[in-house]
Amino acid sequence: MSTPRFRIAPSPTGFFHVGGARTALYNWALAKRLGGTFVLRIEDTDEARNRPEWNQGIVDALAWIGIHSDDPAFEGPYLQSNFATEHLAAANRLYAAGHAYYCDLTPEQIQERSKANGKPGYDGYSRDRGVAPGPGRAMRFRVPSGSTVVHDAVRGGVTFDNDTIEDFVLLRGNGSPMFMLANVVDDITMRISHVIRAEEHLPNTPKQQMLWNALGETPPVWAHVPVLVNEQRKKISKRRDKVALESFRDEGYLSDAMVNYLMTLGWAPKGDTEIVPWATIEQNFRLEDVTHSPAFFDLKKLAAFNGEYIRALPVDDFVNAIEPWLAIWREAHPEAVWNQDVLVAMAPLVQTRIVTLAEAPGMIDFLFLADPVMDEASVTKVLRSADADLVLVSTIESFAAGEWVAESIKTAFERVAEAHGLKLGKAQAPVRVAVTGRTVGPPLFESLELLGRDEVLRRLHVGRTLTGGA
RNA sequence: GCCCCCAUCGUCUAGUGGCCUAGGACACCACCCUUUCAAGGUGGCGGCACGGGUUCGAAUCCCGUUGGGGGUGCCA
Repeated sequence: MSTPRFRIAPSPTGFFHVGGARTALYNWALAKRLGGTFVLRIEDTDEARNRPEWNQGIVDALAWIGIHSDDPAFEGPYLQSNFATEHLAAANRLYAAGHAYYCDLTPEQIQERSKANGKPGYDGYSRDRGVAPGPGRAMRFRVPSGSTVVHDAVRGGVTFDNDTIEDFVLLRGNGSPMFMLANVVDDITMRISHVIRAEEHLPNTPKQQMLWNALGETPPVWAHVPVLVNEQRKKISKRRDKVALESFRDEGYLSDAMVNYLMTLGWAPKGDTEIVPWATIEQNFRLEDVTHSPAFFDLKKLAAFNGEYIRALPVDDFVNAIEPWLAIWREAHPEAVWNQDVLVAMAPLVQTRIVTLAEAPGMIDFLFLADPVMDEASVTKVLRSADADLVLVSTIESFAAGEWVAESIKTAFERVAEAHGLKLGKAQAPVRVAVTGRTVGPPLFESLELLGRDEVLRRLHVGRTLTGGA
């Protein structure tokens, strides 16, 4: 028995759909575990919608989720447009063998006939009219009578009555091949043994299986995995949902988190935890275990996975991981004075506080800016009061001398809080807002230490001007 | 309309006739911890769509109902 060959067949549309990513991962997991091959075939035959520069985007997107084109198991990318000769040859063989025929009806005429006889679709009008090939004439497949049973690895046997399947188009009037034909011919040409794809293709499968048979080939193992849906339980689509894999990458989702989450949509690892490394997934993923019903693509759960993965990162890795977003921030703030040591010191404190890497700059920007960005709501809430001013005054006094390390600063401030009859949590609010610009953020005293006594004092003075007290 | 698929907490799922008083995770709520916010800990809320069978026994098998979804292109 030869080694199994899997494939994904995306079309270049400018972005990589998360549903496609999950399908790719399913194929990849199996190809790797079974010692098989993963073929990437880009279906670029819809000339109107395809742009060649998008091909690289597909390769990059796959690489991001761990499917690298330099892996020995990876084959391709192939471009469907390069196989036009095969498509035509197969069509002609089908025609010569009597499995296909030409039809000279225009789409409008077909519609009229359909309306007239009350049945939707093409009625097989030209089946036995002996229409010769010619411009404007489409080649249609002669669907045999009987029924077609599709053996699906996740769903079992699915039976289709051939009477419900119309004689579908193989070649357009302009001679170009349709998806149904090209897809099958390419799978045959590439010796694909397993077709694992989204459930939306299930209705196409009997047609494709008939083509495999008519072409004298044994159909592959089919597997149709459930679609991904949104909150309204509709298939997620570019129009209404966030589906571009690239956008998640750019927002600071970790590849490992994304991959892990995607794999749990329609499948679950053994045991009580869903957070598992790829190696475990690769070892255990099986088509027979894939769920049969659509899965909600839950951004909240994805975020939870991402937070989980971010926290699991060694600090050094975390610092490296957020660097791209920090770089973007620095670019946008050329006036900021960057200090890598300060960042490294803060890193563990921000690591437990962000869910996407893109949030990192917003956590620590006050440490590098000449003045913190004052959040109006925070200022109004805690700074605009006489009490706040009193706390600030005492704090300035208290911070004027003494050892400048987080612990000592905290001890000093605790005395200030006590003097005002306030709990630490409440007392620190005005100080936090004056120094960081916000009511929430990383631990205060550590931040103060890093900022330095002089700068803290300066900001506290500035803060007083906002209380109305100074 | 027609064809096909599907049906366990709000969500993702475990469950393959007795181990189910249905397990975990996300979300939500409460409490603890606490320098804000997180993180972490503990606990809680919450489900086998419905109706018939089959069986000593059904979330698990069968039928029906209802409800969802997908497909119905000279798109892919």
